[in-house]
Amino acid sequence: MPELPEVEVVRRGIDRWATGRPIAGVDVLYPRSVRRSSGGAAALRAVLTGDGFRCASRRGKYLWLPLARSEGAALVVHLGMSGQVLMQPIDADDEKHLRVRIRFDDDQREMRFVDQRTFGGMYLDDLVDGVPTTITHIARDPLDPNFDDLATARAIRRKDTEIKRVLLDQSVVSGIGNIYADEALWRSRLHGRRPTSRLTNGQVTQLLDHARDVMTSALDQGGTSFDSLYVNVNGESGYFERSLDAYGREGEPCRRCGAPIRREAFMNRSSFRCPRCQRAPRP
DNA sequence: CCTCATTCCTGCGGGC
DNA sequence: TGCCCGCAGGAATGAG
Repeated sequence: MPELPEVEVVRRGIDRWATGRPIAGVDVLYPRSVRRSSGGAAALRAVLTGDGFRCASRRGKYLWLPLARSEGAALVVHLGMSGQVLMQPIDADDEKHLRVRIRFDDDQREMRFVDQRTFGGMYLDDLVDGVPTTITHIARDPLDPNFDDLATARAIRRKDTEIKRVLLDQSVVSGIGNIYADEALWRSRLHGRRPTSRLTNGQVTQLLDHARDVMTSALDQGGTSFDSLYVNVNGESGYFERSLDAYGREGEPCRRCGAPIRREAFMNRSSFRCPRCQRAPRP
């Protein structure tokens, strides 16, 4: 699943292959994928055609491509559960789940938005202070140079809920999904159901540090397997097979203490934790 | 204001 | 062999 590291890999790929190229046209093959764009496919096509992208930005799991000629406007891209942005040769067969195609004036690769489960999408938005209006409620992510560890830790402790819920709340700290939340909690030896209000600032800042570390490692590995020809956001990179300590390891030994990793239902999804290193809070 | 369950969507794999 | 069902989950939405 695309979380922050996967989205950042995509951002870099787009930056390298799509920035500065005049747009020849846009084909929306599946309107649902542009449902958040006002005016729909027609308006999207009208605005993008003849324009071009400036350097791509990212906050958490969102990325956006400011337009070169439409001052203050940007194309926002969210990958959802299964979205990919591919830079493909123009004569390559269409992918089964190709949703949007952006063609350029040259005959180099075109940009394709591919999304099986259609939770993702792309849409036009206005920038306010460089940030799309629809994502102003999204907090900075731990890889943002302006991310404030202490302020975020305090915001987390003010919440009246469990720690894993807050890690997944993009308005408090962004970029973390189910996988990296479990990884950060494992590294911190914290159970996801621990009440935030009973954690110390030290525990929470350390947890944020671990979230940053695990996402940085994932990004490094995603970066090495990422080869220049296309941007891939499939969570099944080498990173996922080798380096996860908790997520998806049900029944396998904890790499710290050997106890079998346990899987539990949480928030309509699965959580993975070590039953010995990450003790459940008293009820 | 705050928290939390529900909803969207489709391919895959297990069970029968 | 094939059908059904549960599961995967990011985030908008509305209920309470």
